[in-house]
Amino acid sequence: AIKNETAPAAWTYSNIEHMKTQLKQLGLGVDWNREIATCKPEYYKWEQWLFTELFKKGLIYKKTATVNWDPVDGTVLANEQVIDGRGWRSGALVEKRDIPQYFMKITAYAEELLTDLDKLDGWPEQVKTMQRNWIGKSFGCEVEFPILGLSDKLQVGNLKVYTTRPDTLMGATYVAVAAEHALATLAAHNNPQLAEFIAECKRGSVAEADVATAEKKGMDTGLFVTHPLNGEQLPVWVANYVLASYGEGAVMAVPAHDERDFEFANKYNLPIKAVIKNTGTDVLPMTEHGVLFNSSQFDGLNFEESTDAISSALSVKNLGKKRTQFRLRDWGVSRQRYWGCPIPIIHCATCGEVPVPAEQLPVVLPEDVVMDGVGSPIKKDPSFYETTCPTCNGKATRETDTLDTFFESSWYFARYASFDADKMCDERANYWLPVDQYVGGIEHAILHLLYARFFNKLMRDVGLIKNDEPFTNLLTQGMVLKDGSKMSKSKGNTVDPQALIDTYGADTARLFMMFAAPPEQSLEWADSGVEGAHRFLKRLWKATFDHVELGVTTAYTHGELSTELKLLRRQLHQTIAKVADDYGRRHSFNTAISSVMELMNALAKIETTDAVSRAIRQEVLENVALLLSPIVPHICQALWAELKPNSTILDAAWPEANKAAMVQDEVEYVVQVNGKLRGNMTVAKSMEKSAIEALAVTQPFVQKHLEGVSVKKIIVVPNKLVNIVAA
RNA sequence: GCCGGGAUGGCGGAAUUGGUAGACGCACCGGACUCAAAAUCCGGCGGUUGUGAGAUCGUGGGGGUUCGAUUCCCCCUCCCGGCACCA
Repeated sequence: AIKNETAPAAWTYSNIEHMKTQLKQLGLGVDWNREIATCKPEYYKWEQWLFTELFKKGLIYKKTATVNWDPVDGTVLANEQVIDGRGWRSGALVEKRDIPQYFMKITAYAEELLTDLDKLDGWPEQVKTMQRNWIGKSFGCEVEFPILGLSDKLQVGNLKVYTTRPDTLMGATYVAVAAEHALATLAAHNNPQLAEFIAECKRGSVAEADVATAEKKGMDTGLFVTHPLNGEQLPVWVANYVLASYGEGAVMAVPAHDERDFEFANKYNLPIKAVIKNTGTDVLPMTEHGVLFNSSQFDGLNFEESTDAISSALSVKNLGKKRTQFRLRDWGVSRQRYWGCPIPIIHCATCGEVPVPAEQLPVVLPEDVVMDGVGSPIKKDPSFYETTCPTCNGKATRETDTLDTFFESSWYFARYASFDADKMCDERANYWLPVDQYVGGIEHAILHLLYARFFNKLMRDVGLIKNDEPFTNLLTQGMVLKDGSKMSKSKGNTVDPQALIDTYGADTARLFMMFAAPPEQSLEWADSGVEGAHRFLKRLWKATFDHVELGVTTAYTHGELSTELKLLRRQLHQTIAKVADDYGRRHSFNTAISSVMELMNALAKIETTDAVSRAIRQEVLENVALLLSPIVPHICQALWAELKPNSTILDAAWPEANKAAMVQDEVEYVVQVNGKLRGNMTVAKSMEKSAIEALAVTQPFVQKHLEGVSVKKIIVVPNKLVNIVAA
């Protein structure tokens, strides 16, 4: 909006109009009565209502979290907008700020989000795997290390870590904490050098990819902890590879059996103690499971046994226990940007955080604003944020943060189902939901699809809908790439289909796109090939009109057929069967189209115009129009009206393959010698396996390759292939 | 780094359950039609070799299982998506 010198609302509405025009020009069948815009108060009113309900239930809470602050633009930046530590527009060095923000307790649903994946038979396995890994349920132990030498007055308690490898506990040689950890803060109190190191860590990126690939750095805190089982004193380090947001923000380091600890220990000359061996390699770091040694009373135990024994030993000392842990974190939904749904909270000096009462919703975002590029307009607008407390009627201020846009996209499908309801959604949602077929880019495999599943469960639990999961079947489209990377609004490398529609018409544009690649595969966008799609439609058009010009006829039903016509009719019905399977089961539109092209190529070779030939031609053309109608509807309707005057293709039934027409009395066998193709033979369908073997061996092209060798074995794959093994 | 995918002719892709690699289309080459061009129609089109029939190699690289591997297993390379504030 800043770049285009317009208000975000005007910009958004004009984009919606542009996109709608294109969708209409492509001839898509959309019920525009149900159109919604998530930036309109009629829509976001309901998610504000849900927010207040969840807030009251304790499923939304506030805590401080770190954001990227651009001191020049006076705004918070998304991770994507920080490039090499600098703001993408201003180029200013980005600072970190800890500010209070609202979080959704998605972790309260972690177990259900995980187990319900098993119900989603209509989802691709890869998406379910990604979600399982993201939720990341792991089984391990929490282990406590008493801290040495700190005054009891500080009351920091023990240093707690979480580990999935309790079997390696006896090999722990140091512990490491994240820069954000309380113990790091404490140790830095009288240690300026450490304080500077911690500050440096905090300046770094918060993105996990950056943390994981950064050079490992650390600093000794000078503090020691006691190993809970062997009583050894272990040094406490601050390390940049420890994630503050996972587990306890602290790890026990076992360099002998962990890659990252190993690298770190080598760099800082920390001791490395091997305690696990298996039958494979003993080169360190050895990260596989094995049998314990160097572990006193636990020697000789395997992974499961040692996990039980060590967790028991910890329990006895009250210094640890078994625990399951999720990688999933709560979802931070506060955004400090203007363009979004206002968070419906009022801050009152007396009553604290008060959710806006339902009768006062929606909290409307003013659309008539000037974007000066510095900060959010509503944060500077007293007419927006000055209000009275709904509880005590005293002076109060509105929350000026807005919601993450994922909030909007997490439930729109439920609103489509009851688009004009005077609540978030009504009984009609239960009629329509779950969505039969959801289609979306693979880039949404985790975040959007997990949030939508989460929202579905939240809406179920406030009594709005009944289903447990929002989407029965999921088709994940591959990315459309341009110049090697994802085509997207934020990259600004999108291609407008308008030029194709203008030059060739909607049907050619549709056929070309559907023919280019299967939908689940990523595709580098290129226009080459659009000519071919256009040519095919012209050929189809001409074939139909050439046929109709000779007079109206009816499709073949019975009567004697020449071999040529019989073969064509068999191909027709095989094509009908294949297209139905490609559309319905495989979502493989490109192969459906190519099989119709093959059929049309075969039809073009038939030149006879007697009554039976014309009846077969009529049958082929009618069916081709029907099969292609979902992809090129306009042309197919026009052709249908020629083939069957006074009728419309929308009233016609979807074709069914005729089994009798597909019967074959002869089959072609591929004949191989030692797996190498040597020729083909045509065999009566009824021929016995032994006769097929005998016939194959006598073929001249087989005999040639059997000179000087003898047949060891013959493999017959029914209706396909014979392989003669000879040596 | 971790998680999930992918790699097949000059190009997009096909081969659905381990069974003819390259369907269909693009581009290109040759021919027909034309004064000429466009359009259209016909034919060719993975590499090497051979006059030819054919032979042989070939699905990112290396190994393995199998009568038979683009397909299954192990190792590796490169590319794409995601990594919690792009959505």
